[in-house]
Amino acid sequence: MIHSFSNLLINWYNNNQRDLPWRNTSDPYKIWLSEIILQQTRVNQGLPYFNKFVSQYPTVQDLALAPEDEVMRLWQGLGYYSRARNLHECAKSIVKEYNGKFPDTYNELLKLKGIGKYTAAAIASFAFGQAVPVVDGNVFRVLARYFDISEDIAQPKTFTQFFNVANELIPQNQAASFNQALMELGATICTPKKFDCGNCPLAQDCMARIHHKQSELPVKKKKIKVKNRYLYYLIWLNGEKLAMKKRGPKDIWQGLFDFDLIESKIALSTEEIFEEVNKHHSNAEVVEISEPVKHILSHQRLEAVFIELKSNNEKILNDSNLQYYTKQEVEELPKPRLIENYLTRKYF
DNA sequence: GAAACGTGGTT
DNA sequence: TAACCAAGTTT
Repeated sequence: MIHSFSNLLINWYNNNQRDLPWRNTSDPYKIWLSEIILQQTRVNQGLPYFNKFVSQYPTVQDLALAPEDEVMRLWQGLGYYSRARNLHECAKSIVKEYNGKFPDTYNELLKLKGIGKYTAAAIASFAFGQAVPVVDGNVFRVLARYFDISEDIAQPKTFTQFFNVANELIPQNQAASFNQALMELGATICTPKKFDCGNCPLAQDCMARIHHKQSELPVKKKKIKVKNRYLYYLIWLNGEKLAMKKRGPKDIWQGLFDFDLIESKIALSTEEIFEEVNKHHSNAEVVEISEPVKHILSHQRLEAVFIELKSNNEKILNDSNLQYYTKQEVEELPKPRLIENYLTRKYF
């Protein structure tokens, strides 16, 4: 039965896999790059970024030598920016401590920044043929349904259970195909909502299909709490130059550039915004206030208001947190999507 | 071990 | 349309 699971799956994969650029190589650098980009990210969203990175940095040495802001800028718009910082740090570590060659085992790969259990298994199996199972959202779903496993996949300890199940199934000599096949099935056939059991190679013995429980599996109990934040951006214009500020650690958009801002836990009226601005910058002259812009993220609902001000104010001009850039320079800065969208409409 | 981290697509 | 999900990792 287990034999049949893997054979049916791999056979299906051989005939139905999508043609993706990182599947046409055994270069661990490109495989690693694709895996980092694809963390929590759909293929269609990640594909253009993969091509940009390969084109800009053909080898891990090229990436390691790049300035961090350039790497962040290339990552701009993809989200989860710690991936970009870790990517860069990992590249430097590979060049410096591993003589430019990726380690070829699961346990060694795990030591690198930005590489966790999933990515280590992916690289070890895809690039080096090591028989370690990948466990990602797709694998959780396919296995939970096929074997009718109702453990809560939001619990970290459940990972081990699924890892062990996959480990029993993975063929020693076809680890790469097995891993990719399991994920491909989850991504294209055994999808969360509109699953396509009619075209599934594993439908025959799938417990969820037999008992009509596809919609109930996998079980995921954790609910994300959404926080509201109100951002009042102060846009200081000094002649043709624009003030930008690099965001610090321990918050959203770490290391990216946005405007000076006043943050509030509640929405402010126009009058309250004026008061708040005056409290912080008594000499400031408000030129224009934008309509609120809603920016929906997974954990936060952001409402941003853009306030243009005249900065004949010494304190502002000399504020060490703020740096003034020409519009040309601002274009080169890594910025969160929200700011990029605003600047594009307003200035570029 | 829970919470934080982005953005875009889907239902 | 609000909620869920996507080739997860870090703290």
